[in-house]
Amino acid sequence: MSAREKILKAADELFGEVGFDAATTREIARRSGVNKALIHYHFETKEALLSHVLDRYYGRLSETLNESIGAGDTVRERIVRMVDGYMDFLDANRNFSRIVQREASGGGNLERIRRHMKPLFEIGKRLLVETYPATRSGELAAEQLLITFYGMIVGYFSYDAVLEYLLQTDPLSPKNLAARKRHIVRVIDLVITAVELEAKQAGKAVKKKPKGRKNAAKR
Amino acid sequence: MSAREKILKAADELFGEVGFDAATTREIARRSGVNKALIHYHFETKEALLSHVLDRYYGRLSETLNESIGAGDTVRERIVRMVDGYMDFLDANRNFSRIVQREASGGGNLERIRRHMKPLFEIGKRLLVETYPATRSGELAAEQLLITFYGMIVGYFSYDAVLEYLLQTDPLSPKNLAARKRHIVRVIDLVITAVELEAKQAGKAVKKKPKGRKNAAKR
Amino acid sequence: MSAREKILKAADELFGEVGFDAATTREIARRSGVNKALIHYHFETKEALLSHVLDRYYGRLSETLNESIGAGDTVRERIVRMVDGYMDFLDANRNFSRIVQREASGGGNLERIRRHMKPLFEIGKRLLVETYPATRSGELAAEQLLITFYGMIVGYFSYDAVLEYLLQTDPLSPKNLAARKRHIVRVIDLVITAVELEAKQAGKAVKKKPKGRKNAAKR
Amino acid sequence: MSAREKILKAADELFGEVGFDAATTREIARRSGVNKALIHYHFETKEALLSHVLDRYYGRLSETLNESIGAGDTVRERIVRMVDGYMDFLDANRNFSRIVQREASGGGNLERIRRHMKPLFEIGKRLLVETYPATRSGELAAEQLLITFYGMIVGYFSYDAVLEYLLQTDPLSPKNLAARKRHIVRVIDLVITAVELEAKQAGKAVKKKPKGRKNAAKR
DNA sequence: GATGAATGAGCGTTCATTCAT
DNA sequence: AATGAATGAACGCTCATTCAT
Repeated sequence: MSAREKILKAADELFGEVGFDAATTREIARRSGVNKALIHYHFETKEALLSHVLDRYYGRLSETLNESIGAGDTVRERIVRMVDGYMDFLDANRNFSRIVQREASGGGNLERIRRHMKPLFEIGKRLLVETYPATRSGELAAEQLLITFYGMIVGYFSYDAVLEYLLQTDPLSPKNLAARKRHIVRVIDLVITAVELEAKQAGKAVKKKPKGRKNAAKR
Repeated sequence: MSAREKILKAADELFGEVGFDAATTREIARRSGVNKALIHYHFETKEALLSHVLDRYYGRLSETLNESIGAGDTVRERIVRMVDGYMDFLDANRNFSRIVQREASGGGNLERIRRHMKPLFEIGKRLLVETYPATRSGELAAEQLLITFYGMIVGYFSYDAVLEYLLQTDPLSPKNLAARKRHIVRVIDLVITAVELEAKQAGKAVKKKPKGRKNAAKR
Repeated sequence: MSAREKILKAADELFGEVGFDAATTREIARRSGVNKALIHYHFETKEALLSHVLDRYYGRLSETLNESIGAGDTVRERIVRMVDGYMDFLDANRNFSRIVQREASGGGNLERIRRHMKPLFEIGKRLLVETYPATRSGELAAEQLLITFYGMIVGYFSYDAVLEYLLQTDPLSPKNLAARKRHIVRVIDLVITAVELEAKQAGKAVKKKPKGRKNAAKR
Repeated sequence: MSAREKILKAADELFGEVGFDAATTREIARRSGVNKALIHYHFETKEALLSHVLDRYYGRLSETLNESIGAGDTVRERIVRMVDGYMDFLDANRNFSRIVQREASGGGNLERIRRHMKPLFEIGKRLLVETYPATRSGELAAEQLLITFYGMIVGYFSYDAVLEYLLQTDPLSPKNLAARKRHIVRVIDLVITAVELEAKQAGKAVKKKPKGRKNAAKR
């Protein structure tokens, strides 16, 4: 492995463990076994190093998700594949969600995260809206669904340290990860069923108002 | 306002804005208009200051949620009230979710967050399990549901800066917050409907509804 | 002596010895016997420390020169007193001319030096112009004279290290300083005589052209 | 232009602009368009690079001054030619006086400057002493005169940035340079007249003019 | 002759914290 | 309760220089 790659690897790990601010170039140098100055030779600043790490992650995530969305017969299956692919990616790159988790709250890399997320968000949105008319607006609007899906998936990884304590088991063990996947797919199925039902009712709507729905919305 | 309170307020804001590590005692002193050394007089260390901020938040959140869960006729209504109360709390204390977001990934305050979350998690879990037998395990197990609910709610606040860009509108505006609430409640309704349906199907299998459970949940 | 003053003294010396860029805060701390961080507590940056040193010097020089120019019966005497006062000042503050020497060539403190020199320059100029009409323009214009006087005086101090080698004696010994003073006063006398002569000839000029002068100008 | 020459040129410029200490090999490499390591291939150290620049300057200055001093009928004319040549040289090599200005105050190149200046100083001294007996000692001693001439000439160039502000015009414009030259020559004329007058008065005292001296000065 | 990679030393600066008052 | 002064440790970063190719 080249020194450059060793630096990237060490930085990725340290950023994930303690966060960007608490990570020091000295420790990155120590872990990667290179001279401290070499970090600044390969990456202008510590910020640039983080940017590099993030760009690499998002590049690979993008590939993964685009592959997932490409395959699959039905839309539901494609969505499930995306969930699957996303979770496998976060499983294989555990620092990623932690880094994003911290940087998304503000700071110099917020803009970078925004720009990386935008196309992924748009793809998901278009897929939902074009398939399920009921997600164009309302309680199950595509935007809301995507935020919910994202929260279900990413939250599980970025809160793993807390969950370990709450659940008294390793949330990232293969068994538990599989359970989480089944849960998420189940919730997504519930939602898809609901939006499909709405579509049907909207089709009949010339005859009948979707009365039951309205009551539910009232709480 | 006492110097002590001014320090807490400034620290809370700064921790929310830039995170614990990037926050400096100098800036906290500047914002609260007190001498830097006074911070250490009132709060032993910077860590202790964060602990104080967190404890205060969790104390108030606990109260809020306990009040929410207390009122309400049906369990569904009590859940909805909790969602409502939680979101209102995060809305009124916007630094809170950001601080937790960052600290939950690790660091010295992870333990603190774990301990604060545990009772809230247990209360929610008992409520679900005692009311809906189907949440005892399986795809819609109480733990999974709580993580999902938490992700739906908290993620929305802690990713507000990113969402602002993705949605091209302020996600924390009253209008958008109300829409988010409706979405979350709707998803919860879908889930409750599902677990109730499962219970009925299970009931048919053993011929009887688990009525006693419902009484137990009321406590 | 307060820590602040000890720092200023050490900084002054070191800046004079090796120049601003080669001077390190570590060495300043070492020489003044204070903690390195204390330098930044009392003086924001290393630059600010230099500015402080310079301001103090120019403040004292200003006083000195204003006192010198105030006393004295004739203008010639007042000029001589200024030369005297200036040289005594540079003798007593040997780092001063070296620091100015280096900073005047450019860098962040050029502006500061410019602003300090301006009023001194204007005072000298006014004194000359109002006393000797011949210095209003021409070969012995006040500006040229002041630059020459400045070069005669300050150059002697800032090149002392070189002069020591060229003259094979300490140029700043009391004896040599006195000799330099006599030389400078003598040259100034020659110049004053010349401008007084020009004034007289200009008075007669209605009758006769200053022919000899013109030849001299031709070289 | 060879890489070596490009490096020398860039170093010369940078040393003149920011001084030796603030100049970095990185910037020299950038400006000359060569690899940083190549600088150390051609010039052992950064110090050696400065030495090269200085040696080149002094070599050319020596030539210039020797040419100037060679031509001319009278000694006065030869002196004037030297002033002319010196100022033209400083005008054509503006970094030179700035570099010398900074290095003459101390540091590793002081010795080099001393050695370069020594012969020039001795030549000037001999010329004066052999021509004008009055410069052998006293208020108008040759050493004093040379320091004064040097200060008048070099100070004008090395303080150009300050003078620009004091005079509110570019001191190095052809017009202003010409004016400075006329001033300097005029002052030198005053001095020569004075030393000649002293010689005459001394001659009267011993009845005879020191004629043989003049021949000796021609060499 | 030329270069990308690498390094030890050291830079100015900032940190949370302590202390004397 | 409050503060100005002080400190040891560590920060990100840059330096001139070296080395292998």
